[in-house]
Amino acid sequence: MVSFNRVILAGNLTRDPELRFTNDGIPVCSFGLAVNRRRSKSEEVDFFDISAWRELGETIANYKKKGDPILVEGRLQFRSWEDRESGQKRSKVDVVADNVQFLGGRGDGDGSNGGGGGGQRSRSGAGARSGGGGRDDVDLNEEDFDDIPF
Amino acid sequence: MVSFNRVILAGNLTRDPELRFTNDGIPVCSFGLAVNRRRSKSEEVDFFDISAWRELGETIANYKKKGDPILVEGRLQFRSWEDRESGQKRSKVDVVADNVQFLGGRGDGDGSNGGGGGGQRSRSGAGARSGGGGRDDVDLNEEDFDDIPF
Amino acid sequence: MVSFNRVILAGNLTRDPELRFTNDGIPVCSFGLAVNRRRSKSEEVDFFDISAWRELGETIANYKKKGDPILVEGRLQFRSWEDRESGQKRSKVDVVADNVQFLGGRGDGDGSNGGGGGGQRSRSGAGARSGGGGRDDVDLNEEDFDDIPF
Amino acid sequence: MVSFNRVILAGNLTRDPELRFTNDGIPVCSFGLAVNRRRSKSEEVDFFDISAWRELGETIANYKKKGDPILVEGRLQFRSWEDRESGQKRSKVDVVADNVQFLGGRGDGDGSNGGGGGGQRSRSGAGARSGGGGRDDVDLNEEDFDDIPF
DNA sequence: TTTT
DNA sequence: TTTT
Repeated sequence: MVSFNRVILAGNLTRDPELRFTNDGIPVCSFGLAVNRRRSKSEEVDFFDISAWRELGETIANYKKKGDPILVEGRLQFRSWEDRESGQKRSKVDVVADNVQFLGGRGDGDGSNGGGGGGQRSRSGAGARSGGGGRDDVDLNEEDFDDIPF
Repeated sequence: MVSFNRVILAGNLTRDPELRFTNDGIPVCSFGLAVNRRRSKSEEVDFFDISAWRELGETIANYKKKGDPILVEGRLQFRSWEDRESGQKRSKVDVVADNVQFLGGRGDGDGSNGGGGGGQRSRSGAGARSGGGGRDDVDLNEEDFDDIPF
Repeated sequence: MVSFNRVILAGNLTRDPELRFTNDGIPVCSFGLAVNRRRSKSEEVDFFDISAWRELGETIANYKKKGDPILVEGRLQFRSWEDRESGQKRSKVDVVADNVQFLGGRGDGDGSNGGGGGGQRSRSGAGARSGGGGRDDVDLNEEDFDDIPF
Repeated sequence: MVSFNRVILAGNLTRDPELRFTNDGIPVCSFGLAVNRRRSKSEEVDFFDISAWRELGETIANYKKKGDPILVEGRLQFRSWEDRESGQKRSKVDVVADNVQFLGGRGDGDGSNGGGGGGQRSRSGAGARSGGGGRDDVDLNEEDFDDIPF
């Protein structure tokens, strides 16, 4: 069975990142990303929902805010559910980040991202480094947490 | 303004590709793509809607059918509208292909993809090669055709 | 500091994969990949050297052979050294795989890849799942093994 | 025949871009790109040679200089030749850009990239737009110009 | 629900 | 050193 799923986006946060935790205490960060189209005529922006887990999510929540430019590498995720009110089937495509690059931004020197400027965190990196007894080395997939509020 | 938007997916067609034409006669092909997750526990497949324009779309419509494996390179597209019945705002994320690779498939030799097997078409390639007077050298963007039925 | 490095290639193995081990027993698999150009006029093929570590490398070595089609996701790696004979500076760009998709191939049913056909292994996945006491959970980077023979 | 070839890199120019022209007057821009490794221990930077053709190349040559951050999307290219002195076979892997994003940089306000900051040019875009009689609508591939000095 |  |  052939399967491959890779997305790379760069744009600006449409809102401050929001950090939540699953029942098991796994951090998950959500934010919106606006990606401007080049050479577009009518609609000019694409809006996406991004989520980032664990250390990667925490780093984004700690350092990024509405308007900041960011590069996101991840995979497309499809989810479907039944609408409570109408009973209709609904679905949604969003992005699960597994690597992120903080882009330089406007050099507004507000201190929160001071000194070096950029920064980068990769989810797999986070996992790879956990040799201790933290929650990171539990063998979990995002799919275990479909009950989280999104 | 930083902006980047690139998606690469490989999976199988969930339905036969459908070829339609805009009012101006531009061909646009639509199909569904199922991408299996690796190492998933609960949900196991992601489903996406793909569209491909002009020559690229025609080639897919001519050679591919439900179940066929394909590699799609393109960009994520966001669209929003107001639901007629409920008046609610709705939105959707799908993929506009600009390059496609026909994957070898199951070697079932049904003739529709016989002889060579593979094949590949790129939308930009199609555009670049058009030196004649066909509709391909009109300077149009997909955005001009938001009125098409999808 | 902005940095991003992502490569995705699909083509055919130019030779049987070769599996070696570092002094510390880390497996590393090397193979050549031929990627045909589309719409080319003169030169028609690009040739690349790929390496894959640990479980991912072992899987490739176990299941793939010269001629097999494969999809490789990884990063570009630059290496430089001084040529022993001429004393000149030399360098090389190759690819370190961190995810691989076995493509269906020619359905020649030779048994070595029988039954299911495809298959997929990701290095990060391999690392993430290792909760035991194997060598996989040592915190190592490929950079530690620059002394390996390549 | 399965074939796919996509590279996405972000880093900084290692030298001012150099603009040359083929005998037929096609502009080609060359520059070096330094991409820092994350989490590396020994070697810390990967260096690549990039080339960009036509309008895309001209834009880079006009707006970018040594040190500037840039995002490059393109394809890997393999070239081989015989070394004149030693008679040995040599080869090289570099990147042909077909899309570029100017990253914000350090906001050093030197005027050459003033006002807006960013900018983006795509080679396929350039080709697609050429409806006139310029050299852009000649049907040429980079492969025609292997004689250029690189 | 939308960023520069 | 080169694959289909």
